[in-house]
Amino acid sequence: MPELPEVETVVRALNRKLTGRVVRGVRVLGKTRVPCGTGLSRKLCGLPVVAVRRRAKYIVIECAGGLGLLAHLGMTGSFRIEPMDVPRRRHDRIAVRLDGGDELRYEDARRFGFVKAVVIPGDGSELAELRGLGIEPLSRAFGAKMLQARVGRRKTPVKTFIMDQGIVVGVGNIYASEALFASGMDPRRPVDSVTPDEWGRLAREIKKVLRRALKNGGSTIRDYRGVNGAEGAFQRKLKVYGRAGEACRVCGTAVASIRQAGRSTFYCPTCQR
DNA sequence: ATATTCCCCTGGAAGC
DNA sequence: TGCTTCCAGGGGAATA
Repeated sequence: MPELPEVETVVRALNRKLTGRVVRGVRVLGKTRVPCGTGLSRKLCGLPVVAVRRRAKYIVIECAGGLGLLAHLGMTGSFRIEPMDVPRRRHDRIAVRLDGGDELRYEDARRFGFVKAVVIPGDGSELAELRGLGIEPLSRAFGAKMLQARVGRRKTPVKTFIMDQGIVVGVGNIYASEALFASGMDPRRPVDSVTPDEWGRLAREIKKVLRRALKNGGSTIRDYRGVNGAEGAFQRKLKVYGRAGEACRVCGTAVASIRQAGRSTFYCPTCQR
């Protein structure tokens, strides 16, 4: 899916465009993996959006009164805000009518994502749906110490480990490969062989690549779109992801592609050890 | 407990 | 051209 930089880009745009707007109705247009919850979504009528925020790769649209919408973009999800008279698209799944005649439209061809009405706990605690998620990689607390502490008895390859949303959130297939390349670390390395120094470098490079991608509006490889169709620009700066067989930008060795836990991993066999 | 595989679904690209 | 096969950035459940 869209990973942290892409989701954060969407969240910032939604926060800018939706805060203060009043929800006039939620319409379910097509089936989604997670049901929208029509009973609860009806209660959103008349409530203004207070803020839009991100946790991991989830989007929380908070309305007044402790209600809101929880969304995940899955692989192909995207949002548009359009006047009602602009025709909807084939794969629009949810439409949120807004004051002023606009509609927030959630489009998702592959239906791996969802938009769901939720109750937001008043005591500041996490949504039930978001419990068990790992640490935010751009937070101060993310670093070598906590990564190493989470290794336990695991021997899993380091690439799989940093994509585990229970350990650290927001790192998906693209940025896992990119961060490992920047760290000079072989993605197949078992986590119990990684030294404290190496964890430190990896944590720094994860932060760095996510920040740079965010600054560039994320990566549009295939399906990702920002709000109202904007494309990211970071795909042009990727060092290894999607470059199998092409020359490493540092040493010229052909970029290798392997499969780990059912997903493709890209790395430079010379630069990464 | 840990690690991999499968599966949800659709569309686009590549292969024949 | 047209049909088939493969592949895709997520995540959760099922399986060894």
